[in-house]
Amino acid sequence: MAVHGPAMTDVARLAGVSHQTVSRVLNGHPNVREQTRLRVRAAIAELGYRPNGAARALVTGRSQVIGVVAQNTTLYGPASLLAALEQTAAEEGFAVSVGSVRNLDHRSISAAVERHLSHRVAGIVVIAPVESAGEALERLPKDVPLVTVDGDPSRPVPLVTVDQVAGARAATQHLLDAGHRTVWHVSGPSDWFDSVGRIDGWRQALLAAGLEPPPPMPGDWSAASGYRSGQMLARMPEVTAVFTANDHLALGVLRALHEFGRRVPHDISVVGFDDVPEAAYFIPPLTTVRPDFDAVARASLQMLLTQIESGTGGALRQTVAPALVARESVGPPRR
Amino acid sequence: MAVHGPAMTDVARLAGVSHQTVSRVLNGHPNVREQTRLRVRAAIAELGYRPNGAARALVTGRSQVIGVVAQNTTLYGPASLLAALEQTAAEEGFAVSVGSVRNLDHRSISAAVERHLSHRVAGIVVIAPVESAGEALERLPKDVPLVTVDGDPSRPVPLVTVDQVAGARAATQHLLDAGHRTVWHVSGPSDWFDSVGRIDGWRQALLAAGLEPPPPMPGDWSAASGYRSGQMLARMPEVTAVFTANDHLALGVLRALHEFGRRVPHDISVVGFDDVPEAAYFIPPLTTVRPDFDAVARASLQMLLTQIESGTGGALRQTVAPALVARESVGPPRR
DNA sequence: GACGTCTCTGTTAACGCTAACAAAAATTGG
DNA sequence: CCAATTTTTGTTAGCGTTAACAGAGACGTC
Repeated sequence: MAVHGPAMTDVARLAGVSHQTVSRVLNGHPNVREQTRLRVRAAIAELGYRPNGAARALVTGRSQVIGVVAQNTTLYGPASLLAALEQTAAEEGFAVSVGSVRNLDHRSISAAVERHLSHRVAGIVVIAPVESAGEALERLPKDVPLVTVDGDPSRPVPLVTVDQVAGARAATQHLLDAGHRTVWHVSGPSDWFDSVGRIDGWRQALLAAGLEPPPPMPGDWSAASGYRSGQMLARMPEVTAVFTANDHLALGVLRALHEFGRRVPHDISVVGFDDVPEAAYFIPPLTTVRPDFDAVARASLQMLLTQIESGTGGALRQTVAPALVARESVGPPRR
Repeated sequence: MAVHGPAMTDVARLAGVSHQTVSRVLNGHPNVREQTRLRVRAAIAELGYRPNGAARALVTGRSQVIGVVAQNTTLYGPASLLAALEQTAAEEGFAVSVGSVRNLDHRSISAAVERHLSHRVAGIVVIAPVESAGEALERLPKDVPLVTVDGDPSRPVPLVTVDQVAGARAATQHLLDAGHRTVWHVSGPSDWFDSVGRIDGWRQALLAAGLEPPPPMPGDWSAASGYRSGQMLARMPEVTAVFTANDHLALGVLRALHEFGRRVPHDISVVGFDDVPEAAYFIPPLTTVRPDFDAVARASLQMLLTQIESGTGGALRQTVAPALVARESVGPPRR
C-alpha cells in the first residue's frame, strides 16, 4: 500500500519552480505568470499530483470537511436532509463526514462532536430533533461554527427548521375546510420538536376555529404505531378526519381503516406529513405536507459558511415553510 | 473563532513530561510508567486537550476516515447501508465521509474518489450498483484499499453483495409453490446489477420449473413506475402472480390492482424485495425479501480493514444471503 | 538614467504529530 | 555493588502544506 503519491515539491521540481509557486497556482493566487501557471498545471497532470488535505488542514487549522451529527439516517426526513446537505456542501468544495448516533443524549452527541472536532472539521451541522440534544449543544465549545437543524427553538443556537407549526396548521385547516367538525391527531414521539410543533399547529388550527382539540394519540413515527392508533380510530364512529404526524403513521392508519371497512376518504379523511415519494401511491393517494429539505440544507450550509468565513457565531434563525400537497385521501365528511 | 485548542506540547508541559510521552499515552504504547500515564491523563482532562487528526494523518499518511461513494442515499437500500456502515465504522474508531454523486458514471465516481483521496482517507467503499461505475473503478490507483458493494461481479475488485439471484429465486419459487402457473416480473432499471440479478433469479426459478419466463416489465424502482406496470398487469386476466424488483414498485402495483378491482392475494399475488419498514403495512401486507444490510456493512468494512492493515489488495468476494419474509400478499391462484 | 512601484518568484519557518534513535533510570544477576 | 540488561523518557527530524517576508525583474516617471 504504502506508495505515497507525489508531493508539492515533486511538482515544483518538474515544473522548475519553487513549491510555493505550486501552492499559489493551486490556490488561485493572482500573481502568477500565465506561462508558469501552465507549466505547473502540466506538471500536476503529468505526475497525477493530488494535494494533501491533511497537511493543508494542519497548517490552516481547518479542513474542508463539514461534520454532520444525526440520529436515524434511515428515516426519510433525516436521510433526505443528509443527502441534500452533502450535495450542497460538495458544490462549495466541502466534504461531509457523518457521525450518526444511536441516541440523541448528551453523551452520544458530545462524543460525536468530539470525533468531528478531532478531525478539525470546518463546522458542524447537528440534526437534533429531540429535547435531550439541546443540553449537549449548550456545553459545546463556543468557538466552533455550528448550526442545528430542527432543534430546540428556545435555545440560543443558530437554527434552521421546517415550520412544523405552519405545516400542521395547514393540514388541519385543509380538513376543516373540507367540512369536518373536528380533526383527530396521531402524533410523533413527544420528545421530538417536530412532533411538538405539529401537535401545536394542529391545536392552533382547531382552537382558531373555536373547537376543543381531542386528545392526540401518541405514536413513534412508525407504520406499526400508526396501525395501532388506526385500529382505535376505526372503532370510533364520530371520527371523520385524522391528521398524522408523518406519512408512515398515515400508512398504518390507512391499513387499519381498510381492515375495519372504513373507506378513505368516504368515511374518514387522512392527512400525513413529509410527502415521502410513495405517498402518492398509498391507497388512496395521501394528502400530505411537504417540507423542502433542499431549502433547509441550503439555508443551514449557508449559515455555517457565513460563520466559518466571518468568524462570528451569531445566533441566527431561519424557518422554511412546508407546502400542502392535496391528493385523494381527503374529502367532505359523510353526513 | 480562531482560538486554537491546546496542543500536545501544552499537555506535556503541564504534566512535566515530553510531548512524546503524551503521544505514547495517547496511542496506548506499553512502556509508560503507570504514574506518568495518570499524570498525563489528568493534564489532558484539565486542558480539554483533543488530538489533532490532521497532524496525525499527515505524519502517518492515513486518517481515521473511511470514504463512502454512493449515489442516491435517499433510497431505502443505500440509506440503510450507509447508516450500517457508519455504525460499524464508528465501533472501529473510524469516521465516515460521504461523497454522494448524481450519476454513477466514470467522471463522477472518479471525482468523488479523488476528493476522498485528497483527504487521505484510509479506505474507500463504493456503493456502485450500475454498469458505468465498473470502468471507473478499474482505473483507480491500485494502492488504495477499496471495497465495492453491489458492484459488478465480473470485475477483479473486492466485492460484497447481497445475493440478488438467490433472493429473486426464493421469491419466485414461493409464488410457484403457492400453485401459480407462472410469475410475472416488474424489474428495476436495466443498468443496475441488483436489477439484473433479480431478473436472473426470477428467470432461473421459472426455467427450473420448466416454464417459459414472460417478458419482464421494466421499471425504475419508483412506485410511479410500479403503478404504470400494475395498470397493464391488471388488464391481463392470465396474470395471477407478480414479483417486483423492490417494495416501492410493489406498492405501485398494489394500488393499480386495487383501482382495477383486482384483489390481492385473492386474484393476484405480489412479492416485493427490500422489506422496507412499511411493507408490513401495505394493503395487504407485502411478502418480500429482506437483505441483511448490517451483514453487508460488517463484511465490507471488515474486508476494508483487512486491506488497510495488511497492505494487500486481495480481490475477495463475499455474498450475503437475503431472507424471504412471508406476509399476506401471497395466496393460491383462483381457479 | 536613477528611483520608486508593481508583479512575480523564492526562502524560511511554522502547524502538531509520530518514528527513530539516544539517553537516562530502574532492574536484574552474579 | 558493578556491569548487563530492560524499561522508561527525552531529543531530533521530518510529514506536506501555507504564511510571511525577502529578493529579483519589469515598468513607468521625472
